[in-house]
Amino acid sequence: MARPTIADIATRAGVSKGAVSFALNGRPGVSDATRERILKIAEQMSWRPHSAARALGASRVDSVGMVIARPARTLGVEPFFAHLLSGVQSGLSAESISLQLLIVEDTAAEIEVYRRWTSEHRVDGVILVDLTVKDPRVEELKALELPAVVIGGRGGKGALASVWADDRDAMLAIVEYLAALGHRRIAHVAGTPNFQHTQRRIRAVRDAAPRLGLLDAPSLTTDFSDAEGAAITRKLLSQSSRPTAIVYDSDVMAVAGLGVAMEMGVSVPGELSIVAFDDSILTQLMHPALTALSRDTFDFGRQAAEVLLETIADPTTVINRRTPDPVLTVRESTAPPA
Amino acid sequence: MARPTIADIATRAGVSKGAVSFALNGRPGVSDATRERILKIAEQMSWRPHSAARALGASRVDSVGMVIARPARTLGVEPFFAHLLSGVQSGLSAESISLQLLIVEDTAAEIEVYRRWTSEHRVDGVILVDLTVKDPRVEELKALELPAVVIGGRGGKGALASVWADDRDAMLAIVEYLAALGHRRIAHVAGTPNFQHTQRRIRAVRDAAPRLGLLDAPSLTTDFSDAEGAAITRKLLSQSSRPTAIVYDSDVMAVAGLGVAMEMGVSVPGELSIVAFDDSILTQLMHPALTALSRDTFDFGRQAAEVLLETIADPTTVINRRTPDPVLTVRESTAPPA
DNA sequence: TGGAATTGATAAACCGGTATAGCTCCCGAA
DNA sequence: TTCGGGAGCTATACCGGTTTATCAATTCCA
Repeated sequence: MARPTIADIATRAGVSKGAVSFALNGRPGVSDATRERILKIAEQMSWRPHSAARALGASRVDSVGMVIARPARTLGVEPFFAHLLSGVQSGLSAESISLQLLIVEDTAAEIEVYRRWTSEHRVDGVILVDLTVKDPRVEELKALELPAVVIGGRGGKGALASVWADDRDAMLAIVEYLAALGHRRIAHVAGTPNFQHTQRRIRAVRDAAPRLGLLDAPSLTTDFSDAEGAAITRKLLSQSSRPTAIVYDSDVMAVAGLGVAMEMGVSVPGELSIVAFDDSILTQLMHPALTALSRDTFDFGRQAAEVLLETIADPTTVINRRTPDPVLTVRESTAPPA
Repeated sequence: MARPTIADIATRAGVSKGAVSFALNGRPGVSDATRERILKIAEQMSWRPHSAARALGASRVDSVGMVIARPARTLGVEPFFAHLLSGVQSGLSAESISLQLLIVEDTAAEIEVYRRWTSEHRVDGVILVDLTVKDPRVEELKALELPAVVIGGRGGKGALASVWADDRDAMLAIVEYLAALGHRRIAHVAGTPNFQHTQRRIRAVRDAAPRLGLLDAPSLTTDFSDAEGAAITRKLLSQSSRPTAIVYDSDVMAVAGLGVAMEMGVSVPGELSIVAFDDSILTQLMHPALTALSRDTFDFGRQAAEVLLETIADPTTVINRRTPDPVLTVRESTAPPA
């Protein structure tokens, strides 16, 4: 018999459907002997629950969603997402919950997806990335009453659950390291200004500057693309008093920046030190290999999955879990200034 | 009222549940006037079908799956998958079918996922990538009777539906281009030997060699990683009669190879020409920018989605759709030999 | 004009689970 | 001896759709 149902098992075991359901879900209502017998029969017939049937009855679908609103062009190179995804999956697979992934162009489309998912009951909860300051998604999700966890941004005022690392401390670590090497002119090529983590990193640089005696510490925002990263670098290196070190908010921009430096005949790390605020193979493929901030992105994703499952189980308590601080991996692209 | 059901609509319209179902699915059984009225009411109440309920009744879940069996480490840098995914989604979204994505470690795990998906009725079909020669997945999927489409490998003997590009012609184009530039010693750094496309590319090089008067045209297999790409390059460039051109099966390996050349003081393209068999931002970030084979990966994914939907609708006819041939984008990394 | 075919709709079964009311037995306490 | 109560199980409603059998009203055609 193909794809046995709970009714088939009931017949074989000589009990009712209800008893089988109790036994298979480990809840009281049947004796240990009967439970044992039912489980064995289910095993023999290699029974597996029909996800739709279960979803209909129990009104949960054992599936969570994740929408990434970035143009696919910039997405591919970011190892960040691949690691994050793997981590999320590993966190979910323990409970055999499945993941729906969607890549869309912008936040409006993303919100549309949440609406659709909710009305069609396709997911039990969602994972949010790239939180902006006054992010419209937060309100929307609360209105939809869809459990959610934010990755990489503190939920703030008890809004949504979150899993976050301290971007501020990380940025301070980088700047302090560069200052200790002797750098006094440090530039910061930041990401999209409305991302919360971008804001926090910019503030960290600004706050640290006077304490470390930096002469100049501008933060310049970009769209995270290699093109803008390159353009800003070109501008910075053309100034009369150019920076002796540049911190990039992503590995892709750092690589683009390195390219510009080479193009302009600025030696790295001799005349310019480069640090990437994110690690990946990319930074190691370069010559010189880039000094970068290493975060355990896989674990990040795993924890996000855990927190989401807890939030789905109990939507009233909002969890804000902090992950271990990232560490700076020093490679060949940083040295004392000339 | 939150989340109206088909019964609510029926009450409001003063008809039966069945009539509403007919109207909403555009099938005969109701008059045009009634249909109109029901549709308007459904619209007003912003009704959306409950996916689980529909799945249970119609025994299709409007969801397809895709499993990628590669270590996450190498995945992230490959823009290939991001584009492919976006394409697949765009092909599915037209029918508002959702996509389940899973990244696993190996093929055994992948097959396990297919079994689970089938027994739990979680997907209507799947998309396969990285087909190997005698791929165990093909047999398994046929046994499970799970509709599937293979990306990038001809299904062969009427096994599974497929969407493919001609890797042979593409490789020939590259080799002919290099030969025309005057190269006679061309090396090929290939991918995993058991992938079908790797085999086809290797054969293409071997077949073309005598015709183009190549002195030497070895194909060396790797695991697609930057590390092996670099190692092989190092070996090739250390030989007494080293190649004047190298073709890499992936952009990541090409970048790694370029790094090795620079490290060893071999100028590109002066002493060595480099071609990547896959295009992405990566190749453009480099200095010199890499000549690469550009494929419309997005469209590839879109077509795969289309073919899969057709296969699900009618599992008896096996579609083998050929996509447009890729084109060679010449950049700065290729030139006549010294 | 009468019987057959067609149209438009309804009621009810069904998909495969979960949840719950209720029934039977058995045990222990009053 | 009776009654309360819990353990163990059954029967059944239910989730929100789809599908089929059925039926009344109309149209068609001989």
